[in-house]
Amino acid sequence: MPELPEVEVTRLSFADHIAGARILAVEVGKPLRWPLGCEPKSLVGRTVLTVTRRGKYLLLNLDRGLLLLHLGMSGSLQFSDRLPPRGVHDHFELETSCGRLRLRDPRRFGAVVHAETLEAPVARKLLGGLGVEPLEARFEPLRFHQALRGRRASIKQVLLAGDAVVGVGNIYASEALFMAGIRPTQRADRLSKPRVARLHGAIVTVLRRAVALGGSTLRDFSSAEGQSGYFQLDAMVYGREGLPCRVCATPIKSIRQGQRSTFYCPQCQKA
DNA sequence: AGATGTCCCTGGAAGC
DNA sequence: TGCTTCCAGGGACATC
Repeated sequence: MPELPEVEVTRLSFADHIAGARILAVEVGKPLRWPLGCEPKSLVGRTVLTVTRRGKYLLLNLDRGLLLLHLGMSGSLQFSDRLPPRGVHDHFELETSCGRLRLRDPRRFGAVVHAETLEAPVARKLLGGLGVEPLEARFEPLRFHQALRGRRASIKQVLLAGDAVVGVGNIYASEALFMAGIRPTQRADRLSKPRVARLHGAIVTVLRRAVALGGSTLRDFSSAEGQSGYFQLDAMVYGREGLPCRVCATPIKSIRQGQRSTFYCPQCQKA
């Protein structure tokens, strides 16, 4: 279940290696979430210039057009010049002059989508509504507070919606709210500026820490099945229902918000 | 326009 | 042991 840190670490694991590579062949397995949007063969001969990221999307910027990759919740990428034969869960593969890029995604929530430019309708549809990048300078407490104005939904759900800030998934949302001492059910527009500032700091800290952890295990990461979990993230609340809070020992609570599980400490996150 | 619910998919865990 | 059921998740889409 890759969130922003996992996607970023994935990007770092192969971006430099694939830059400048020529696409020699394209292989597709079962359909993913959305159609590729072009004839696979039409990608042959193009060159991968750079790999960038927007939210949880990876962008393979080609000399003509681009590929938008999303890992869904069970997707992982491998890039190597020697990969074993494709398995049943390997649904997209680029053979390039520098190695093979393979997307494995058992649950097929992921996607590979071709767009001619960032302004193409399909790219605008997927990327257009995304909020600010949390690890860039434009993510800033006051602006974050403004983005929450008029949002009557719970802060947890607004975080997940991805239009105020991108990349915070279900796990890191719970973790960041715990770090900020904010109850996940609190209405987003009821949070004071200082509390939004705390949340802002918590989001940045949680995501940066996860990227650093992932970066430190990069060697394992690129060769593994991608199932190494959240970089052995030491969760403070996520998945710890009933277990004692690591700060105050109060049992962690689990609730559901918008069909998603949320974890929090009723003592450390009072409002 | 914002909020909420539904759906896609399948491996693994839990229940019988 | 072998079946069925439930759950996890991101995000587009439909509906209110």
